Amino acid sequence: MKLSTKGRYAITAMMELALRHKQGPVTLADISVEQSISVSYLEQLFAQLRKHGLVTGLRGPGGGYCLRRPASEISVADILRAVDESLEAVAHPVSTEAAQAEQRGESLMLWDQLSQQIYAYLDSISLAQAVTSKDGKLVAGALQRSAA
Amino acid sequence: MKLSTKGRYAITAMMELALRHKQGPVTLADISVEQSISVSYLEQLFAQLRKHGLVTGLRGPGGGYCLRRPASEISVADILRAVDESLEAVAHPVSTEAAQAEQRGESLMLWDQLSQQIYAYLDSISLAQAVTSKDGKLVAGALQRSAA
DNA sequence: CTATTCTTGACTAATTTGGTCAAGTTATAA
DNA sequence: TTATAACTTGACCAAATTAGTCAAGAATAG
Repeated sequence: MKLSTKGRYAITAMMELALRHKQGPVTLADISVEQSISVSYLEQLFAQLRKHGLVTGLRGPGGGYCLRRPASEISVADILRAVDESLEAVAHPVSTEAAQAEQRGESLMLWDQLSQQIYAYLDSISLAQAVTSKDGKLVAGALQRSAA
Repeated sequence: MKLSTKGRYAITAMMELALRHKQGPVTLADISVEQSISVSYLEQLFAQLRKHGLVTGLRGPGGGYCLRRPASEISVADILRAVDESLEAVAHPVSTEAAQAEQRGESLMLWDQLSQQIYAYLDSISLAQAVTSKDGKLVAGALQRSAA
């Protein structure tokens, strides 16, 4: 469990995609301007998002990125998992779940408990929800821009 | 909003305190062994936790750290705020909240929305809850150790 | 009462990790 | 074939983490 600036950037970028999906592919240059991050860094993030099947990339002029699934079917936790992936790739060849539980200090089980709670919560928030404010409207500035 | 390994260490360390508070002060050396972090780093963390009034230090033999408030009155978010404090200290002399909202790209407002949600959730989880599993018992290994 | 040991408290420096960016490469539409 | 924008790789910089030193308070042994 981890929620750093990297995760934040990924989430806000995905929010941007969710808001603009009507107007076709969104270019990284646009997001770069919007969030004042470098395109290079966005490329790194989207490489991982693409690898995890959250977005699709369209090359060439008029290209950009789109959500692969509808925004209501992508959770905030999905995005974090895609971007943070630190342990998935690393091979855990032999050790079983139980063996790991033994090895790791029991104090870490405390964290796992809590971590699971938080992740469950973040899994309950969809990208569609995140983009929508409490009273059901899109957030102010973003709405204006997407309607322009 | 930020939840990195630093925050995790602080939280698990506080959990340890919550579990052992019956046996009096907990020494940093103990926690260091338990979680395999350096004592030096723990000292840094606890310096901040103490500054924010979450723990009290008792010197001398038999000394250590205790929770200042009962575990049920300390939220997980409290701990994160204490340890992460990056912006509190930095002076925001003139700019009002509204002015900041103008300046920051509107896409960041999306994040703030979500960030508030997450923090609200973490504020709803007390240290006491975090240490207790769903069926109301203390977590396995930790319970055994605290009873030994 | 003095010495010794345990532990916080306040530093500083070294190291490792992760975040950030720059430049070059390939695919695709016009 | 030319411009656009996704891909790929490598390097740099800042923050997290470890390591270590020194002082001072507090209980205990002698």
